Amino acid sequence: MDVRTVCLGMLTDGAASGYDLKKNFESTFGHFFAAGYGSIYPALSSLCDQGLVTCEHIPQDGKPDRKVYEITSDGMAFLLTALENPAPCHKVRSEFLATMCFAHLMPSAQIETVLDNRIEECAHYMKMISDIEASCMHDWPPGMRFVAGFGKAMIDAMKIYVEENRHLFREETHTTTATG
Amino acid sequence: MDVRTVCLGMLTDGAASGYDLKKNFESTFGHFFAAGYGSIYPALSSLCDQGLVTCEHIPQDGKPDRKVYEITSDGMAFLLTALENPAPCHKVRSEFLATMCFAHLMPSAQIETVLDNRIEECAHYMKMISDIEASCMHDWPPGMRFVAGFGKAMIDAMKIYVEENRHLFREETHTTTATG
DNA sequence: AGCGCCATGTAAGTGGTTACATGATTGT
DNA sequence: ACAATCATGTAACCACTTACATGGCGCT
Repeated sequence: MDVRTVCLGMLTDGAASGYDLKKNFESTFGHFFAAGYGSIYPALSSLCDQGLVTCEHIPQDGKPDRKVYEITSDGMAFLLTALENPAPCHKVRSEFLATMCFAHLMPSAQIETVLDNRIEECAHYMKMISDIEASCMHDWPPGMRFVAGFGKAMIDAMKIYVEENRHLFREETHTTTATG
Repeated sequence: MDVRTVCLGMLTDGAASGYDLKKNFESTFGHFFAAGYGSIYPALSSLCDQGLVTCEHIPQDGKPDRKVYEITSDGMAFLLTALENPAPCHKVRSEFLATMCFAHLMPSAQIETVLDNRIEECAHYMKMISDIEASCMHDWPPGMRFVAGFGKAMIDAMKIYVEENRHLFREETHTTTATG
């Protein structure tokens, strides 16, 4: 599933412009599926070329035409097929964990900073999801509620793990070396 | 931080071939930093060109020369600089969550399958990390232990969340609609 | 006077994936 | 016999990122 398919999915919730979808990507989808204008606009053009969406040009003064996209029945069929993947992936790419693997090469102040910043980012995402949840929860389908809760659960687990295990990087003194 | 830097980091643990590093990527680093031969071999060549690693050609019969790479002091300096990033990212790209966002468009049997497969993959990763942990824990620096524990904590949180919230996709009957 | 929001897009670059190409040895 | 392990690499491709290009409106 690529940005195109996710855009298509978002359009099932109603017609929208690329700009609108970007806000969606920043808020609701931000923590698990990032996308910038550089992928959204070309995605919408390509969907339009293939007849999976239609595009209405709404003139505005002083601004470029607002282009409002709407999903077609072909688009809906395409989306439904894409959703048939029985084992969609969930990938993590973590420079944070890669860095921590080599923590023994770093000064401890540096390690502490990295850990502090990670906790801070957890707080940031947590607030983000809670805000969105508070404002949209009522009109969300169960899937969206599941996804928001998922995000919160994972961020919470991350924060707690980091807080409870950062001590591993301090006293390397008198560990009983225990293997198990 | 890219594959090159991670390869360089792995070489601080001792000289190794591209093939050796791949096994490392599959096991220990697999759940948060994937890489295939197509990125590892070019990465090692480029590191060699820049003098960040040296390469020893060890002839073998019936097989291509085994090329064993070793980190240089320049390489070490480069790595240390790369590790100075105070806020290394931790990115998630989840087709799973994207799919769940549109669950209301899917037949419920399909949703169940996706959820079952996710739980299965959790079990797979959990086993993988536990196995590696069991065999290497003793000679691991604290960072590696932190990372393995992190992986387990996250996978556990994921599995529990999915199990405890999949009911959201069943009875849509008589929810009291409560917002908060 | 300056920032942020609205609103669109392109072009070049990056970084990684997938498929291909080769081939002996060892285990079942 | 057949599969897996060992062992290397390239070339084409893909998807996304970053930087650039444009510009009025409304708020402070």
